Amino acid sequence: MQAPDFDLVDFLPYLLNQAAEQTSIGFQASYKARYGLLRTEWRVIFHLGRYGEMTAKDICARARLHKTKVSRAVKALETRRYLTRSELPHDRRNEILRLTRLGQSVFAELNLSARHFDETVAKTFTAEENRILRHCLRKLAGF
Amino acid sequence: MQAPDFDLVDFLPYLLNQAAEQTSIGFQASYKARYGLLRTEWRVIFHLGRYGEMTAKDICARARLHKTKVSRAVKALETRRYLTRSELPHDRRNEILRLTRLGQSVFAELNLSARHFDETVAKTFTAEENRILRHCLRKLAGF
DNA sequence: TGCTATTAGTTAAAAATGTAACTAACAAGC
DNA sequence: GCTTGTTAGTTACATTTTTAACTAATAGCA
Repeated sequence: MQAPDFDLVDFLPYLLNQAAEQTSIGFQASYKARYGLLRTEWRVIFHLGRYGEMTAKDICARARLHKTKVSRAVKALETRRYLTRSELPHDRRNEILRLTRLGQSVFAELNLSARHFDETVAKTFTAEENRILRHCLRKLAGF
Repeated sequence: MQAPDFDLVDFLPYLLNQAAEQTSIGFQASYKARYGLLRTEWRVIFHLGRYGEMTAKDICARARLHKTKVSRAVKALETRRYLTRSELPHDRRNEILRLTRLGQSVFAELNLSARHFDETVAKTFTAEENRILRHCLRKLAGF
């Protein structure tokens, strides 16, 4: 018999992955069903809504997304009129992205439901657990 | 200005996702480069190696993978002769999967490096942090 | 100026994933 | 027996992701 006494449930990458997937299932369903948004699109909206206008490059760096993914998300969001692009006059390679009024309202709703979702999850843990959990996750995520 | 004072870094699904991704990057690279394995294939090997022979259905349930993903992973692993299938005589719909000698040796190596990886990560946290982190993650993952 | 290197972003082809329809084997009721 | 329903697994097609090649703009420097 193999006797490795190392259970998959104890393997941190696996555990993190399962926890991440299970946790986001409910929330993901909400923005997917409600707005037909992809995860990357959701993230772009969130970055622009929360942190203000920035370039695609900035979003790549902050959200750790590949530029092709962001490029496609931006295109889709522009088509839906959730954001606009405008060139920087002194460097026409850069495009400043900003949410439209419509995009902002979508963000506001998403933000609210994210907050609500987070609070609901947090309630299932003690204050101490919440503190340590988030501390560890930030460290693992490199934040 | 939008003033939602809800930082993305505080949003648990986002944080979990980033932590999961960052954490698995190094490990993932090792089995991908070394064996050319996909994540699902890795998981199938791990389940069979750690928990013994079972059907594809069992793997779906345990690893929370969709049956098409498992079906393709099994096919790929069979082609590489990491596992074999054998029909159950009384119900020919079921196929018992088991690792070959070769598959077992791959598992043994992966298991070892997973263990090593996990220990390295664990060392960056205190005993208490490790305990609580894993406790919370298990709860979130539904284990 | 003219040459090369770098940077922001897009596009195209290949690989992986998700969704749905499908086959084959079995089960239950009649 | 025969029908209907369910189950394990596969296949086909559409969507998404990844990887790599590409365009256009700028920077550095001889």
